[in-house]
Amino acid sequence: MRALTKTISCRHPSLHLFHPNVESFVWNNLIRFRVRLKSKLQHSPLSLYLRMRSRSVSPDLHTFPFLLQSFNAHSHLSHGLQLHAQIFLFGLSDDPFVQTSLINMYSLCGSVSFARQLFDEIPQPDLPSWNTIIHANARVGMIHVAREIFDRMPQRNVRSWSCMIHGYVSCGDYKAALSLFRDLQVMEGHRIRPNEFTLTSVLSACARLGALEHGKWVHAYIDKSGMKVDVVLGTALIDMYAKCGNIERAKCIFGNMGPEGKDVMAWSAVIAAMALHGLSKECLELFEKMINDGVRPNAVTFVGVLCACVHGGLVSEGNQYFNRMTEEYGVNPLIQHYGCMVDLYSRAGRIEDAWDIVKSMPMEPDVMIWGALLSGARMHGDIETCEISIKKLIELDPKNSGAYVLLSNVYAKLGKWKEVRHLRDLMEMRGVKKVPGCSLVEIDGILHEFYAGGDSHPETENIYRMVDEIIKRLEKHGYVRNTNEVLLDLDEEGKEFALSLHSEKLALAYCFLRTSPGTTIRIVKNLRICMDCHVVMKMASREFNREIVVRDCNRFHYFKNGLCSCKDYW
DNA sequence: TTAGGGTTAG
Repeated sequence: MRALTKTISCRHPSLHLFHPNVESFVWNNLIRFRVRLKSKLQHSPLSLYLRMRSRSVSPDLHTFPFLLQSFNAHSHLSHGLQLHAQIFLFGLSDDPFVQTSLINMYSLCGSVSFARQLFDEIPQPDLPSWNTIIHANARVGMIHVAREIFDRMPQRNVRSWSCMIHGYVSCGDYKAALSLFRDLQVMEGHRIRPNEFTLTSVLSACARLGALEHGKWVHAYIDKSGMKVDVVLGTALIDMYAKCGNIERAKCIFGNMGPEGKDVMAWSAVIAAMALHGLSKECLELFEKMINDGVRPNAVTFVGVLCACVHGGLVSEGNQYFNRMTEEYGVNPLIQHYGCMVDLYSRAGRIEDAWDIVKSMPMEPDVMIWGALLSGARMHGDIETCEISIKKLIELDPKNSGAYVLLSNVYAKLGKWKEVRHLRDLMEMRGVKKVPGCSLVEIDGILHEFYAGGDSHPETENIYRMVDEIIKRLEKHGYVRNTNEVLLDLDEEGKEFALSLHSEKLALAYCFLRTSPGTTIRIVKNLRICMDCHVVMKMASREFNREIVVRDCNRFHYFKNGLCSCKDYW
């Protein structure tokens, strides 16, 4: 290296003045290419830096922004700290590029406090530093801190907005993400245009909320602005349409992506979409097509595939895919895959096989595993398995409301109201809060939320009147309330009343009040739809001649002409 | 030379 630079400087005397920079330039680029390469086979970026130092080449302003990119895991923190000391030593700590790289390094190494300390010490941080510290807080769930920083930024660019919107999405506050997107358009519409990064996060929020109208608007915006739909944006569109109930559109987007543009995530998204919609056979066909196209499946792909088998009741196929996953594709089963298998067997009544899966797992079964086993055991009347699962559930997480609800379900089904009451007291004593049932509908671009038994909606009175009307009309056609799943210790009349307050019934009533005849009704529910609401949706679809689409926490239900796409298997 | 986006059991 030294010989090379000497030769250069001899042949080009003008370069002689820059002699030290030529050497560091070469080393910087070696480090940069090594960071980009991400290969473990050659010298690490850090070892290249050490070699650079051992040859007495001084690092410059360009060295650390490259080098620091390679420190991106918690285990790298101590090396990162040592490099920070080097930065001081060489007097480079006032450079904005170096500062941003350091903030980012601390954030990726898991130390938000160091990142914040450093940021606070910068007299006038530049935009990348502001954006990096927002991202650092958002990625660890400190979304309020991120927002506080965002609000006091002297100026923002499209990355600042995208970063904050993405922060809301990643912490699960999807409504705040959409609200901030609206602010972007109102406050900065004339100056800042959302780009593919912004819209990917917005689509993700729409998907989670089931906000089809919002999602369609974003899609139209993408088309209108001539934005290129790359594989990431395409995958977000597939996911949005699928989670908002329009599987045909999701398939269409996927079909238009072109074979070279489909990576494993795009394939996994469309496979998960099929599973969510109960299109099990089509899902498995897609998986085979993916293999034929030469795309290697990953763990997420197999979650989708196994999920399709669960929803379709395809026990032997599920078993085959579970085996192929490891044997053919070298994917080690994660707890999610075991969860699918337990669910697959227990739903089908093969409780012994489900137990075999639980016993064979290399990791400790979690709440989901016991929940799936309990759910199947309950369905098929295996009381002993129910009891074991329940004990495990409470033992694992005494504050998990889901466990108590499942336990209440069992006791309620057995008519053990005393135990249900005891459980309720226990929940109160331990400060366990039951997740309230919540349904969401979108009418004319506005999201309406309904909580079980709630009265927060301005049209509550009309809604409850409409629920009564629906029930009365269905009763004329033989509808009888199914009170088996009501968890409260009430008399029959009380239980019937509790059922009529379920959030999806309130949402349905509101849609009948506020949408035109013939319009498809779309409801997104946070919990699993209960047996009674499922019957009501089926009958209402026929009686009122409406297609009703309900996304519950498991899958989609398409109610049409008195039937459901899940064939009552959910 | 510094900052950003997509798929995942119930």
